[in-house]
Amino acid sequence: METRAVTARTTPESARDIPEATVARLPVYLRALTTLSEQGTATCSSEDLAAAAGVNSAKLRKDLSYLGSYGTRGVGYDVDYLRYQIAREIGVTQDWPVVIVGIGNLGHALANYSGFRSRGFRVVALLDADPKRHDEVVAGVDVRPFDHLEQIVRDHGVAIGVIATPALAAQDVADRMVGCGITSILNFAPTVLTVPAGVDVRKVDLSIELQILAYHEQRKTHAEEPA
Amino acid sequence: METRAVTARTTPESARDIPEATVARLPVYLRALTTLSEQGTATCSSEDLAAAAGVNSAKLRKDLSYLGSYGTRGVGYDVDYLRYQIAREIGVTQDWPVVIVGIGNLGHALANYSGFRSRGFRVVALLDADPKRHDEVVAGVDVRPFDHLEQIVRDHGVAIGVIATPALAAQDVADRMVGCGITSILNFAPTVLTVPAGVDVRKVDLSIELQILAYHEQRKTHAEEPA
DNA sequence: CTCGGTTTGTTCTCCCGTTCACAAACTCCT
DNA sequence: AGGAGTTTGTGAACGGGAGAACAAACCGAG
Repeated sequence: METRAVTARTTPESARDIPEATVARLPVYLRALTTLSEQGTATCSSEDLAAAAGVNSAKLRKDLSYLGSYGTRGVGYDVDYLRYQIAREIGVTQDWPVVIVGIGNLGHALANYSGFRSRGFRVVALLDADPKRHDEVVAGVDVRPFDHLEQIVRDHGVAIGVIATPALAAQDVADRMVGCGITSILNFAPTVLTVPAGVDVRKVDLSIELQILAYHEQRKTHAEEPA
Repeated sequence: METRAVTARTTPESARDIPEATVARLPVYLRALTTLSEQGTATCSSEDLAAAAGVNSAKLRKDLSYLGSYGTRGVGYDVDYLRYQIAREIGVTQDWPVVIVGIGNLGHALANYSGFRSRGFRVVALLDADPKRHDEVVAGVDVRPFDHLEQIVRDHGVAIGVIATPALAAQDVADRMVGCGITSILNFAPTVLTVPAGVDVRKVDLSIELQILAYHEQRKTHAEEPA
């Protein structure tokens, strides 16, 4: 990460100062715009888009202002134009080759997930350590031995890896991924990964989400009793 | 010690005022403590536990302080004792019946996910609108028609529902869930759900996580060029 | 061309969360 | 028993994000 706060930012159209919270919402806006576009909507106000994305309209406008001035006062936003601008900013206008390691139930689901392909993410390989899986074909891609990782990453220029293995294997897989040049990892294994600086890790934990719901649920039902 | 509960939210006096960010981390601590316990560790310092959970030790101590004073100065925390306290606070010491709607690839993965059962979440029913799936048995539970939702929720006292359907069906499913008394929903469908106040919705979106990684990845490779 | 209505982009303020730093409290060793 | 060394719990500073509010900018009617 660039820690030096360079004040001479003479790049007007590429304001590289987007807060992390905004980055996390841009894909939501992108999806809402796609839905609007498919419904035939040509332009929309920040109020409309905010409603479709499930956020506050002031927050939406501030988020978009980090990208530039893509709206028209008194009118709103051109749906397709804004959609392209957000897609370009996120980077989903280019092609992102992805490898998925661990073809269990979750790996199957990920390999078949259409939401990846439609946003520029192309699954170039499915890897699994278990030889019994190596004759399977999932979502049109055949499962290959985990040892092929280095060659596949080199051949396809893979920068993003997805870990869908059991928890015990995850750190080893991450180490191998980092070792052959992968710099972004999406981790579905329920474990904390240790990676060197410069490598991004995002974690999706299915049971944690349920536990958060359980906490609030417990307080709801408990609130009625006087203890 | 006594947190000044000046801001009287909708929670009565017995419920403590745990920040949302802390609640989201408690399951992580819980898992780290379970791992430590399985490794035979009896006590640990906040530094140890923070390392295992991947957070700052000061943050960890502050988080735990919201629950109470469960550590011993100069010594650390008793692993099993702290683990129980956190589990009780989250609510995973009790049994949570759960229904899963939508038995596609993701629904299969969720039904088979061992991380649910081991934390008190019991899948009491798998529902799907497609009659062709109704003779399947997934993870020891047979798939039933979606119309059975009301009866199942009533019979088992279900409070938590999981939506793993396509985006188009998600809002209808959510409405039906809310209608029969479910007050917590975990949504895997890529759409924004509208629910009445008092119902909690948490969203897990697989492609959004990848897009966030892509954004940062794009900036990494772009940073080398002087533009 | 001008004026009223509309909507964006931005500023300002408040609040939540993170982090630092340190006193309080406990153990162990002599 | 007392002091040295550790570690927790917490007050306080700090940074970032959320939301309200408003000026600037645009369109269309007359």
